[in-house]
Amino acid sequence: MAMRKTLPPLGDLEHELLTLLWKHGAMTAAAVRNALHRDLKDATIHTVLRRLEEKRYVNHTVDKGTFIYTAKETQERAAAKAVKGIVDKFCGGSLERMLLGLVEASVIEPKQLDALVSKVTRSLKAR
Amino acid sequence: MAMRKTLPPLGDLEHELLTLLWKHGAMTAAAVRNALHRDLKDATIHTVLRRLEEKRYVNHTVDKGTFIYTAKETQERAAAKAVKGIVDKFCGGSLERMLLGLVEASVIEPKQLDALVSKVTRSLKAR
DNA sequence: TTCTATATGTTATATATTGTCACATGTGAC
DNA sequence: GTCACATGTGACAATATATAACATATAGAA
Repeated sequence: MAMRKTLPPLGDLEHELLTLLWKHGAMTAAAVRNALHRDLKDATIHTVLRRLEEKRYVNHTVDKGTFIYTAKETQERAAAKAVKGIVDKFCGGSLERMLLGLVEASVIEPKQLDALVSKVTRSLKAR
Repeated sequence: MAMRKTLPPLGDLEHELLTLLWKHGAMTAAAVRNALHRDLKDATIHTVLRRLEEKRYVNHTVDKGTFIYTAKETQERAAAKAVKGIVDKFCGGSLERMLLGLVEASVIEPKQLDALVSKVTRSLKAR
């Protein structure tokens, strides 16, 4: 089964609301509005949530006429898909080249990378 | 010394021209036009190259009044910066979570990831 | 059932980005 | 100076995004 095609990019506000959903789990539109510092109109919240749903980042269920929104994927998986998009676009699909780039661009030290991967594989084995 | 802020996103045409520069190395605008299958006007090429320069993906030098464009960074480093942007945005800056996501989303198998990193660190040691 | 508070749907506006180019301007070689 | 070619600028349409006014649906109260 092939992986779904790359998720569309997000605007800043879209990303902000999605992050809230990741942090709090399922939320109503009202809860989203309250969780924001900024004072946005309900209509704005709804439009953005609807777009997030169109872009397939978010699902909703209905409870007594009120929508409850949920992020469809974990933040990590969404990140992974975004990274995959970059790797395909910039590195001809080669993860190796991307990792090399991470070290070359000093995003991470080789030693740290090594340690990180050990940790990741260990935590995966412990499933 | 802090890393420069994230590079701005690229449109499709912008990405196409930049990829040419990565593939061929330094090129004039005319060379870029010739390397394209599509038939774009000179003005289009120039506008896009200028925007790539504004976005700091590209540099130019002048030779007898003719601009010679060069990608400022390797493809791998540009990819790394883009990935870093994603990690900051989606994973709170944690590369670990991103790697975990790559495995969870089946972008790569744990075993492969391990092998990849060995390879990368080895090829880095051989500098 | 009717009313009302609240929720969602639709449509609109302003702004930014991108692809595209016509046209103006600069300049090296002769 | 003129020709051939290179670059600079401004414009336009298409799309994406943030934002919200206005319209409609509906769960419960009365």
